[in-house]
Amino acid sequence: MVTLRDVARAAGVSPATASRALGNPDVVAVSTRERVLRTARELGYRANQAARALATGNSGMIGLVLPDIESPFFASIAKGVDARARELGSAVLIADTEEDAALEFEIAARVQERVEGVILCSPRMSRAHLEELAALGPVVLVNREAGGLPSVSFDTPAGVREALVLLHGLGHRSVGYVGGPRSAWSDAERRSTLDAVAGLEVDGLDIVDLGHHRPVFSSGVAAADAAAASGATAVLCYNDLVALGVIRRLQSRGIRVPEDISVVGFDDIPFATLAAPPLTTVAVPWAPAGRAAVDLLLGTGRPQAPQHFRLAVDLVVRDSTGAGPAGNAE
Amino acid sequence: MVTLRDVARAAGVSPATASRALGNPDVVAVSTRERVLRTARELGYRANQAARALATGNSGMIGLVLPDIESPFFASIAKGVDARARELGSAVLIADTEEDAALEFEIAARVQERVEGVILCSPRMSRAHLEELAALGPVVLVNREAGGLPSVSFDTPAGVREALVLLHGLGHRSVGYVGGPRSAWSDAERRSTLDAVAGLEVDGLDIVDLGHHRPVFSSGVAAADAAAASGATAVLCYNDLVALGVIRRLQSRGIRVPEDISVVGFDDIPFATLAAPPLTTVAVPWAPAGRAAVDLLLGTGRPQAPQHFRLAVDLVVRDSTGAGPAGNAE
DNA sequence: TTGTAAGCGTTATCAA
DNA sequence: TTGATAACGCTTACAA
Repeated sequence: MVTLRDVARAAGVSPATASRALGNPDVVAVSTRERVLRTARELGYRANQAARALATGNSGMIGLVLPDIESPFFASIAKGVDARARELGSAVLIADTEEDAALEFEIAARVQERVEGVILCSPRMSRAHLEELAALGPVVLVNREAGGLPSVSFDTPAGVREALVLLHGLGHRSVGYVGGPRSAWSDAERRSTLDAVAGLEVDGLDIVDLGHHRPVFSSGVAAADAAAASGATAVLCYNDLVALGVIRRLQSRGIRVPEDISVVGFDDIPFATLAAPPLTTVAVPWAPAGRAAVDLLLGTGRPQAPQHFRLAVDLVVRDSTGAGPAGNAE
Repeated sequence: MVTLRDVARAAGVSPATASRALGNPDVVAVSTRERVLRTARELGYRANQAARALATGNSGMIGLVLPDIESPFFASIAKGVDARARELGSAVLIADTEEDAALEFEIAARVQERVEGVILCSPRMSRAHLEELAALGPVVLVNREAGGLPSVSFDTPAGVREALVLLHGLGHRSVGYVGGPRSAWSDAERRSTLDAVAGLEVDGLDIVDLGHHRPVFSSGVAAADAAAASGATAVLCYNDLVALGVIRRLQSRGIRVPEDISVVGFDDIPFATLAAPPLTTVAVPWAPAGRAAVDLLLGTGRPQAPQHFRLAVDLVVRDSTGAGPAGNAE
């Protein structure tokens, strides 16, 4: 392995100068700098990042901890994080917790040992663990808020509201909610918005609680029966995967979407538009959230930059929603 | 920050002993070990990984370079890599090249500086670059073979053969192939298998080349028209995304799948089963490939363990394939 | 502008 | 079984 000493020796300068030529180009005489750079290239020198990290005290890496890299939205967050990190010259250490709330803290703590800070996506861990983790090093939350920790979240209340207004406008008076996991912070947030909107902003809208479900396609399949039995003419789902499952089951029972029941999802995953019918859903800016999280973590702004981003969501109306019983269409 | 020295001092031992107690427990007196472990816990000691890496010469990290983390199959590979790496005590540094062949080498080289070795998924870079990278450190290829580099690939010829036999058996005599990118190694491999099988193993089967396409849904949409115009009664697609796009476009033109045209995909992404109709496709074991790649990289076997894995694929017959003109059904 | 030298926090060698 | 002590490769005062 060729070290900085080797380069320095070959270029006839001290290691210090060689180091400067490489990392602080303008504090070195032009001729020296070029000589060093050239010999470095000739020798195929590659800086030892461990040594650099030890000397400078920073690793040039950030951590990304997420429940499941195979989920489209986490993949999108990862995409955003990766892109922004590269722009800022950082590397990304990734860790998949396999949806395991217990493992999550351990894994994140281990990651924290190697990086400048950690981005936690939809963390399920307790608030206490979150704070313990924050004590180990910088932490940014995505899709969750907790205490004063920096976070990137989404204005899902606005999305829920928009969806409800859409459905109400279409003539629906009874809307089912297929909820997410009990442990999901965003599920709780959605529920309270649902109640608030139904109670205050929209007349005569009834919300039917269709329970908690794992956020996967098959849960939707199961929830569809409850939805059909509930008498609701529209269903709002915790996420697109569930919504797609609901549609699938409804259709296989001969219930038409949207003619008989309207379905609204959440997330706008890539396949939402490919479904039959294309899914009406609340689009969430996952990749931008990933970018924002990196900015928060690396404090790209001025010292007192904002510690929270709340990103706007966007209701995308496609074909899984149609007129309800009180509507005039059809 | 609490260092090993602090722990050692507090426990009344030398740093050397403290280090041993933590990393080499059975070479230290039981009483000492426990004392050290306890004080380490009390002080909240966390080993500095950069220092450890510098001293031992290994970082405990592996690199994972892939074209697009949002693609379901790369996400699955990542899942497998992550899981296996954790089992083996390694961390995973991830880098998304954004499908950019030019960037790919640069990114991989940068990653290589920080890790024990790099796993390259479906690399598009030249053979020369591949070798240059291998000179920088251990490399394992996934879904590509090149020279003597360790690799994990798939027996796609068998999959292509199976698909063709299925279609032929169903009565199809003219099968279109919607190809992948010109730069994709696996596309070339598929084409040659197609020709070989059509020429030698199956009677009277005509392969229609439907061109090269980017491996995305919208390419399928575009390719569908070519497929319909070609007179082929069945279409084999480079991957599921494309196949789904083909189906979508066919359907929107009033061409029924599989009644009018059968469609076969490749990969078996999660949504293949959710499509309407569910997609017949060649299932590829992405996650196991990720695990295998880690094993290859970390040389988990004996010194002369195999350097290549070729994983079996599996034709999954669903509802996007049906009887062709020479069949007796319908 | 350049060089000397002192760390950075661990591990590992060699004696004791 | 333990303790000095020397690396590991780089950065960064501090001097020159």
